[in-house]
Amino acid sequence: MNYWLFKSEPDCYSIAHLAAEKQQTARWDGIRNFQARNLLRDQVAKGDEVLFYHSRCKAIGVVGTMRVAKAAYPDPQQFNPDSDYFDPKASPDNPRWFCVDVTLTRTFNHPVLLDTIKQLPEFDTMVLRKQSRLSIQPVEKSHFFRILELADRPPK
DNA sequence: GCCAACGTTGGC
DNA sequence: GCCAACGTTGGC
Repeated sequence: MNYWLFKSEPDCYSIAHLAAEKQQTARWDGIRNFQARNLLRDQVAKGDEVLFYHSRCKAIGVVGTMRVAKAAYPDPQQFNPDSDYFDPKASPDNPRWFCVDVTLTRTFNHPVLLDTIKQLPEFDTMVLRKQSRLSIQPVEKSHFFRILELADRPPK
């Protein structure tokens, strides 16, 4: 069982969008970065736990949790010429991009803000702190549970 | 909306 | 295979 952090711009797709989906389950697609793609395709497994992170917005931070409902399969949008995520170099025989399905497991009452994560030394080694642009990133188990703790008992 | 940091592309 | 030019991301 592995732990991850998935990023999304809430203007594009927020945790509220996921909450509104049937069965609170949706396809996490549109990943077009090779490093993120490789993690998604090769390491993200069904049952893994995921932090939902809002980037490029007012309250940047972790806003809830999800569980991987289905492991990687080719992202259908790469084959759709009308999609923003269309990739002319991809074909069904030779897909370039992958997606997974996720189910919402929790929406935090108190999001754990990037601000907080930056202040606490135990998070110094988080990928988020070093390689903030990676949109699919591994999270240490201890960090995952520390985030949950902070969501329940926010620092005054 | 700006801009620094990072990623990708393509000519050589 | 290098690297300049270009494109994208994301915190501010």
